[in-house]
Amino acid sequence: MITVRLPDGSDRTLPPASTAMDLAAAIGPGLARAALAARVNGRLVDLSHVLHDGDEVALITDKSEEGLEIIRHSTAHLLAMAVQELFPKSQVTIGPVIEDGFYYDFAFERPFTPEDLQKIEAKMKEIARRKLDIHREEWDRDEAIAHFERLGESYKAKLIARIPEGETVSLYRQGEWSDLCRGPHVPNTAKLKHFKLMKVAGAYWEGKAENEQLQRIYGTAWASKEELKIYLHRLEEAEKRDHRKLAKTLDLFHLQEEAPGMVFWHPRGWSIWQSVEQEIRQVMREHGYQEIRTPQVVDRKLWERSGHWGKFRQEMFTTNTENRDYAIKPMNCPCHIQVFNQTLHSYRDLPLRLAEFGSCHRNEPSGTLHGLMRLRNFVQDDAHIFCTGEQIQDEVCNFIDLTYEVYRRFGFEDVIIFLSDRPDNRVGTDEQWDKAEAALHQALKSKDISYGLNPGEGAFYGPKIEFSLKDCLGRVWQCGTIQVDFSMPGKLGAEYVAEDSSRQTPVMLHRAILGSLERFIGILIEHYEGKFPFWLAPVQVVMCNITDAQAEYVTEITDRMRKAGIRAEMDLRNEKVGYKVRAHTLSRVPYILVAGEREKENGTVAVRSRSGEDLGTFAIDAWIEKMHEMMANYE
RNA sequence: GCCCAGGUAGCUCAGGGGUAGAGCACAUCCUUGGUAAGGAUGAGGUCGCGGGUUCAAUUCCCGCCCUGGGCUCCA
Repeated sequence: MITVRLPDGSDRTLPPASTAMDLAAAIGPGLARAALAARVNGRLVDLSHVLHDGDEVALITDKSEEGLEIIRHSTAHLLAMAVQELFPKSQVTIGPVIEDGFYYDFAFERPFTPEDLQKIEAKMKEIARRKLDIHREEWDRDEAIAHFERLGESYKAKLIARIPEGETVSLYRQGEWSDLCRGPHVPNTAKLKHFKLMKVAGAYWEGKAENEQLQRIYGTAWASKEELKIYLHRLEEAEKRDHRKLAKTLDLFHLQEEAPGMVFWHPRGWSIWQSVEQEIRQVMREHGYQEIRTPQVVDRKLWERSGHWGKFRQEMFTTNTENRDYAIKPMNCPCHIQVFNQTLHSYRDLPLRLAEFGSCHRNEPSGTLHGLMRLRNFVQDDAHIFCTGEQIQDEVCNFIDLTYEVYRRFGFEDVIIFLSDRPDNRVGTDEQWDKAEAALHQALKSKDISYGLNPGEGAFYGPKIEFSLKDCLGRVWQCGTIQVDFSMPGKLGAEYVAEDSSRQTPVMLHRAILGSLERFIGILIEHYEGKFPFWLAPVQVVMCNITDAQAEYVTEITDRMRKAGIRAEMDLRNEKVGYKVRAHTLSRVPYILVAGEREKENGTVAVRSRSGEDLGTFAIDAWIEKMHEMMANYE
């Protein structure tokens, strides 16, 4: 007999050669039905795994995250089997689990169509109903390669060829079909019930653009019908928050094909922009930055010196006049150094912080453009801090405080932070990198901030910290960044006079809080679903009359609100008040004021909130004061 | 840039080899109505752009542009 230990600390005795499935059955028939896999001594295994004396065993069901991942992984296999039954000429490659689902990449002579997807999904359901047992088989590596080559599965054979010689590899077989896989998998295809294929897309073999393109099929899979339904509903809800959709209904901005990747801002969208920009301008002022403005179009000579012409020529828009080549600036830093260089600086001037709402153009590949999130023309809340190596840490600390303060004010608490350190290709000495990386780590640690590490992902000129926010679909967008730069100040001749009157090259910190104002506004739109807080709302209040008799009164009060700095509009249309209330509620105006004869007589307004709440009647001065309070408190 | 799917009225969308339709929005008139749609009438379109096939193309074919979903990229 053998004894195994369960997660609750209890021991259970089983006959020799018992499997994880036997253990589940011994505990109870319900668990035997629910079990999908097991964790033995910390390692995930199939239910067919043979247990040994002293093993620590936990059974995995669809109630756990691991169980769900196994379901998704097995569903990916089910997808591959279905595709190969329908399209025998297709070849399998890889099929990993991703957030909320899985995908599988196939090589096939033609792309899959949406109709194929329907057929494939139906075939998957059919195979699941066959209740095929899923078996693990151990193969000799070389035999496995030969096996897949015989089957014409050259990609699989290549994958196995990467596994060191002499090792055994595992295959999972369900019915006639098998696939190379580490496992574990669910014991039977009948366990796979709640899935849906989502979309087809092209994807490169090994993720490299120079390799051939495969057909990727994305799917989602869940433990229950209910969870699948909730997921699909969540996607629908997310679609409603999509900033591109809201931009149309709320009349914020538009894009059109004559200016791909560049935004036409409408009055309401531009109002949000102004609020955001003024807020950042104020914060910059408070934190010792000086705002500047530099040219859009700059001679190629400067870009040659900065290195951009050599490295990023493809992404720069260029123009030519009178035999001179120019580039529209893709970034602001070379120009900022020009401003720095106009005076001879003392070490006493450092740190010197130059800020600009800098409009940048980058000729991004057409396929990457995406609403406000990825544009060819965008404005950065950019700044460059010229400082000494010793000042880096303090500056980074201050910047982190500043960033959090700004994000919180705009309503974001959930910030994702990564530190990227030295890449293989880099400038600067190891000593410089050691110091700079240490300064960044220290700064984050001193703020007690948890962060991830992207090893080797730093820029060639220095390490960086990146701050990201999530959009409504869970896509992560980098907003803030602070990057150390050992390279550009030297390249462009920035200098200061040190205490010992020697000439020194300053370190430059590139930094942005919002990143691109466009992208940040896109995230704001989705975050609030267009229901902006009062201080950001493009139209803060709309005042409606009930009959023509109050038109003059409404005009007068609206005028007073505007003079008091409120973004107020009025609606004197010949419509019933219910109609007007509905219209302005749908356009997300925070407060709707109604004036009938009663209000006109008393010099008051009846206030209704966007959420439909009746806030009662206010004397007009009291209401204006309340609005001022809300503005001051960023409500 | 690559793969797939789209592009019809201001918006959301239907249609389909014989020069187009709905709802909302808009305009005019009636109505002056107290918190999520009062009524009537009307105006609106080179069906993304350019070629081809055809007696005839918005519809079929080819190319291009843009948008969307992915891939790659993102200094």
